[in-house]
Amino acid sequence: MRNELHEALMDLVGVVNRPQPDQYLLNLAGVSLDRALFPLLVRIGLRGPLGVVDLAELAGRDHSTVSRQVAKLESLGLVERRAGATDARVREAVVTPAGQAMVDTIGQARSRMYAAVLADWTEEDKATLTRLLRRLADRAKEWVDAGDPHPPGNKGADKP
Amino acid sequence: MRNELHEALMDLVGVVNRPQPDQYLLNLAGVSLDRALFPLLVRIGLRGPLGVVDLAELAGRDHSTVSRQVAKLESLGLVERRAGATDARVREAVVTPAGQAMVDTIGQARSRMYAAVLADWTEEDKATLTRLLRRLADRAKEWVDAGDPHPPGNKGADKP
DNA sequence: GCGATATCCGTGTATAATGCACATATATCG
DNA sequence: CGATATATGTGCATTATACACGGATATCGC
Repeated sequence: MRNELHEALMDLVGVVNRPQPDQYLLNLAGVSLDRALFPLLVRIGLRGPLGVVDLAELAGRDHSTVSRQVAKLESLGLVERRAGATDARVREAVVTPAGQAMVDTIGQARSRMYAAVLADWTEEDKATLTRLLRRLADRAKEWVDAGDPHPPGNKGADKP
Repeated sequence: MRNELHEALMDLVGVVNRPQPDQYLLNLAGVSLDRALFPLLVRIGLRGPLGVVDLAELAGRDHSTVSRQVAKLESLGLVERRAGATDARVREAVVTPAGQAMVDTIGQARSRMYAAVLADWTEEDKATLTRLLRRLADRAKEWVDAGDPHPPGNKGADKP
């Protein structure tokens, strides 16, 4: 039943979206960081240099929102801005050493969290879940991107 | 590598959290509903009568926020409030026929969306993903609940 | 090379969402 | 009955978010 897949996914998203996991990781890592800035810092650290628009795309927020939040991260000394190598329009964001250290610390805390949650899983199940989840994420992203090709003047759907 | 699981999960959550899927479903279902109200209505329709606190727990929001949003849903005629059967403090929210119709319509639209995304999957892979995702969601929820025991009442276990 | 168009970014502005503190009503326990 | 806990709702301030606009740069067609 496809409904079961959806319900499981919604339950999981619901848990992941709660403030507790983030807060727990931040506490465990011993750092203090605004919860809204948290996913942006991690993504910048993980996906290398990123422009505001790309980052907004990954985070699912408006670029203006991301622009302000990246500015906050910069003022905290966690990321730096620099001109793009091939495109002077983009101001790439990269993590500073301090930011990288925080990303690493959070990553270690996260590993412990995953280890606790998946303690009684077989290696095979973990590998299978990883594979299928990766595929689902890719397919879902393709689907969303296909449904929202870049129509310059028309961004959302028309709904009379 | 556990990091791959985390990355896949974050990518998937990122896509699911975008406005496009919700908006697509609403358009496909031909209904207009505030994006913030959408998950609440669906959960009320799915999980039967729910009080504000329980609903807030499921949605991961403050109870005051949920209280206001449920009031909106009520003013739209999509849910009704009624006294709890065994506890007069709770004012359970249940979907009205109109609300149920909307939930059903959205459910059908969602089925079509999943069918499109999973078009080239084998039945076995879909079943496996459903099973593992369900298990992960349950484990993650247990973990979160354990980490946030109700301090006075002491419902869950202690999780330092 | 040059203009037209598109993209990237940041800011001004308004709106919505959210959380906290507090108040009220009900339940539960001793 | 009194004391404590829980469910709900509201006043209030803060924050997040989106939309609209302008400036800077890139790219394309000629």
